[in-house]
Amino acid sequence: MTAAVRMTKGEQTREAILEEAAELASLVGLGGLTIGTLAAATKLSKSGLYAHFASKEALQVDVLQHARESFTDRVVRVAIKAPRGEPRLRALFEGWLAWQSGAYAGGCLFVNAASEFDDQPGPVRDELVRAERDKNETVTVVVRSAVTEGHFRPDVDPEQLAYEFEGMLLAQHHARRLMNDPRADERAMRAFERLVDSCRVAPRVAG
Amino acid sequence: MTAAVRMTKGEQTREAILEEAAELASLVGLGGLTIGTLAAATKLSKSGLYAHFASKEALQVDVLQHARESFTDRVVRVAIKAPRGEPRLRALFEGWLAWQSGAYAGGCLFVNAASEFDDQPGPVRDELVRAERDKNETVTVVVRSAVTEGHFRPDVDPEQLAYEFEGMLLAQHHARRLMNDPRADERAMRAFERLVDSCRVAPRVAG
DNA sequence: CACATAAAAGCACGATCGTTCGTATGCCGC
DNA sequence: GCGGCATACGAACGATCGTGCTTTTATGTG
Repeated sequence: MTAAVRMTKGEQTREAILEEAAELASLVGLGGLTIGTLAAATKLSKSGLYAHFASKEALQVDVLQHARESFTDRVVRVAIKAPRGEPRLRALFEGWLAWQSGAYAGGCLFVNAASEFDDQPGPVRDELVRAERDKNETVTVVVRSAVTEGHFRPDVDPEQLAYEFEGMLLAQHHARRLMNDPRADERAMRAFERLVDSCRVAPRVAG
Repeated sequence: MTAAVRMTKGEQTREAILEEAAELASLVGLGGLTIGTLAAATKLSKSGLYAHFASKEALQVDVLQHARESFTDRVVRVAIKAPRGEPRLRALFEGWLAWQSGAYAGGCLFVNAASEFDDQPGPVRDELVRAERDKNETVTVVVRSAVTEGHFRPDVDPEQLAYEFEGMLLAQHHARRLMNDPRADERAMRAFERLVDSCRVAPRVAG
């Protein structure tokens, strides 16, 4: 709902291009994205499409930013409505899982792009790192609030938890997309429950 | 040490090509691999190199098989020397971490290829699925033996554990390669210890 | 050493890549 | 409705893509 009500024609098509580009990139990767196929998918001429961007690299960065806004709108802004602490962390996890499965046909754009560009320095990689750092920061903050709310033990390491949180998301993406595991979501939820359980106050015998 | 002692010249160069191709593919992805750059890297002509393979797709499959053998030699065959059960699982995890960090300059080839080809049906994807299923099977078997050895509780779900095992490896790869997190390995080990700990016999108060 | 065969190179092909430029078409305020 | 400007198109560029040929160069055996 952050979309401007009034949009010039160019902005409209630009937005449509980015949406289609994100969809396509989720399938063939950000690097596998080509102007030609994207032009065909949007029913534009190569040059007509290209005029909206400074270069292919700039297009790739714009696609990432577009997807990032979409993620913030559809996952973070929704999860934040849940009560602080553990419920919010759970909402974030579930929303995230749903987004990875449903937002784009080819799975999470960031997961795909991450392994593609982790060895290719440049603005694309930089934007990717920025986005990931931002997402990681969000998780860390929510975990921290779960500690201050008294849901989690005070000795819980928020950054370590955010790390494992990311791992569970990656595992679900992997199991679902490559292995076609129908129980990927169920497995992810069980992993999440186990993780949360081990963070709750006094769940174990004192050492 | 499974390498044949006697190798014809063609087999030697073929092997050298595959080794270089794996290295290159870990950097730019299996899809980003091109005959031209690979020929330059191996100091061969495009056609001279190409003669060793039926097609680019066949080359990609061969690269995956080559990397898979390397993985089996350097990780599985080493871990299997550790005592059955938990020690072997630990050896597998540590060896796997080391392999992901050190085997190829661009990180684990399979991780990179997985997200690239999970939406592109064909022999490459098939080989990838085969390799992943094989690795997953290995972990499952080791976990199961940890149960029968009495290290883990009998109600531990080996497949669920293998799933989370994979997640921790993916998280380490992500943290190390994209985020340049110097504590990636430490984090991975902590996650592993927590996971193993939650599987040991009677670690918790009875419900 | 000569000869058969294996291995690598040279060259060329059609296609597609990212990118540029000049031109035509659409939209919108006057 | 006309003029001006934003938007899209067509054609073309040099480069590189994967992939075939034919020819040259190494290799190893008798």
